[in-house]
Amino acid sequence: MRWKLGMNLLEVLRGRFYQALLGWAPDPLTASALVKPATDSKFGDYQANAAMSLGKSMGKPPRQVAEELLARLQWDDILEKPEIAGPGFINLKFRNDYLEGLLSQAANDDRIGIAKVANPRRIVIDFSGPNVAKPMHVGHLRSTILGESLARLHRFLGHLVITDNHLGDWGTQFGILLYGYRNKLDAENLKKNPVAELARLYVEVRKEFKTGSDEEGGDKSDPVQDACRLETVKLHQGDEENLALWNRFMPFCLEEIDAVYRRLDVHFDHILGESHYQPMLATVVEDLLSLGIARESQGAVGVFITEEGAPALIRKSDGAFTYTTTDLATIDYRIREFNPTEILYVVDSRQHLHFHNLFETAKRWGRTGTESGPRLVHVPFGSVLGADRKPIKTRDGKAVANLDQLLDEAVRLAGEIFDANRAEDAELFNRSLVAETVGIGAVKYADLSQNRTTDYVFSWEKMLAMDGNTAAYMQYAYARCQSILRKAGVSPEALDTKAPISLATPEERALAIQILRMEEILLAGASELRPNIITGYLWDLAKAYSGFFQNCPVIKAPPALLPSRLLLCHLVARSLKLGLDLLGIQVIERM
RNA sequence: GCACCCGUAGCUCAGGGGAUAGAGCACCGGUUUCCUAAACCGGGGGUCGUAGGUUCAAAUCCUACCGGGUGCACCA
Repeated sequence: MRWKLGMNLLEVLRGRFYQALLGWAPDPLTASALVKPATDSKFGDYQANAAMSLGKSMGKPPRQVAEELLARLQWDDILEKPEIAGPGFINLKFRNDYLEGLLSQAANDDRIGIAKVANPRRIVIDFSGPNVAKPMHVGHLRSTILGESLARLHRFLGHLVITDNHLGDWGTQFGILLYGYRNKLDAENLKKNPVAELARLYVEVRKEFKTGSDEEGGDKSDPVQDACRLETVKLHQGDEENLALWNRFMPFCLEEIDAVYRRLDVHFDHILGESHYQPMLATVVEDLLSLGIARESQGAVGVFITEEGAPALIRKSDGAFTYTTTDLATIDYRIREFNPTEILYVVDSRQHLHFHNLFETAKRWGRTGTESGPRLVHVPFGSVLGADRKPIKTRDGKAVANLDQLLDEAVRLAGEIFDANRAEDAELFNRSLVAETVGIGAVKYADLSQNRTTDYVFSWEKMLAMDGNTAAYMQYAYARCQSILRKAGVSPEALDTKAPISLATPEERALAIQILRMEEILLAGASELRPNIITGYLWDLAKAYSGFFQNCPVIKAPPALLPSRLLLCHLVARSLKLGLDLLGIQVIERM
């Protein structure tokens, strides 16, 4: 083979420019990093922007720098003749035979030509973290979906990923359950359907709270809330009966959240909730006190991140520990147990300050910031808003956005769309499978296609649309690829992957570039921790496929082009499927 | 009061040093003897919150201000 393995077009070009710059220009690495995707396809595939800045540092006109640089660049085996444009842009366009060779390699590679990273890291990802005994709602959705996607992405790239669900299984919400058990229990129902009965108890008790929004904090003169708090305190103090109830209820609580995870196709390596760290908390506080990192103040113990600001409390004046204490113990435990290079916390951006304080304390504690300690990263995300631009959350004490109901609604709507569009030939399709896959996919994709850091407005209409950057559009593009292969009478196994690929039209060429960009995109998505980079890519890929679909007949292609076009369809299908899989979204063969 | 995030087309949002700033929706106009019309093509529409600064080059980086959101000891 003429070209070495290496499908990453961007890296190939940067490598070539690095060689050309070496020994000639200052800082070849920085300058070669100025090779970027073309801002407009009319300029070519990629562009090198180094000449402008080098012109300054080398004291020559940028266009002259560009010409001298091109004279040093080895290009003719992979590129058409590069062109200098404007103030000194170097426009780069790959040779078709080079792209065709790479596509052939991809077609015969079970990773579509995408390499594993050279230096795998050990990455703990902490996400989802719902409170047990309390119905999951949309607030948990983003963390769960984002975390799962980041885990899949890093794993695919070859990193060792350890996912850990830091359950809230020791907090006030359990006190609510204990109070409910003592005052509102339907014993018969508990026998028959414990999961549902516990869920019911939580909702029943919550109704009697005076405060509307959150169960914690707020009104101190609320008798029911006080009683629940008391149950929690008893549990924490080791009350035998409450502890026994905790042990008895936990499996049912876990079963309830597990049902949601099964439906969302979300998986964890570990589920180590707050309760797991209880035995370690006293030691953490003593340790920090004796090291002078924490000190007593107003009866509590806190770490003063700044002298003026509020401290991060690690023990309250009543002796109870806080979530900062638990999180510190968790960091310590994860370092000992998993020895990670980094720990990612996929948590609401509103907790930014908490993580800032937590990471700073861990650093003072000597757990990070040294050569061996892990990098601690808060991966923040914005809130999910309703049509009124206010966060969707419990209102009037009622959960308006229960997660399971939300998924049901998505599936129901996807089914309606199916019925509207498949009235005539519905029997050819598996309606319930299509509705479930499209509905769940829509919810996930809507979340992931948004830039993580911004709030986003939840909209059924937008997420289930067939036009635009949605899951359904990608799933549909996939189904159409598969449909063509079926109609051509070739099963994926029978496909001749060795057949030469030829890029006969501009549409095929544009599609080829998109297929071959995937590794570059996945690496960018991983390094920025942003799945929306992947959804943006899938949208570009699907649009390129659409252009191909319009202009390049496959089944009725000239015989010389048929095998090549079938392979392109197959490559697109595999790329879409892989991309969606890394987002935690499934495909269907017919929709 | 302090801190963090955000302000880009009518709406929802991409883009976060490089060429005339993009997409979807909405609006206007077109396309089907053709592999799923759940499709495609074209058009109008933007002082990128404001003002300075850095740079060969700023929506992008820095500073100030304006507007919005969020968080700031005993909830997690």
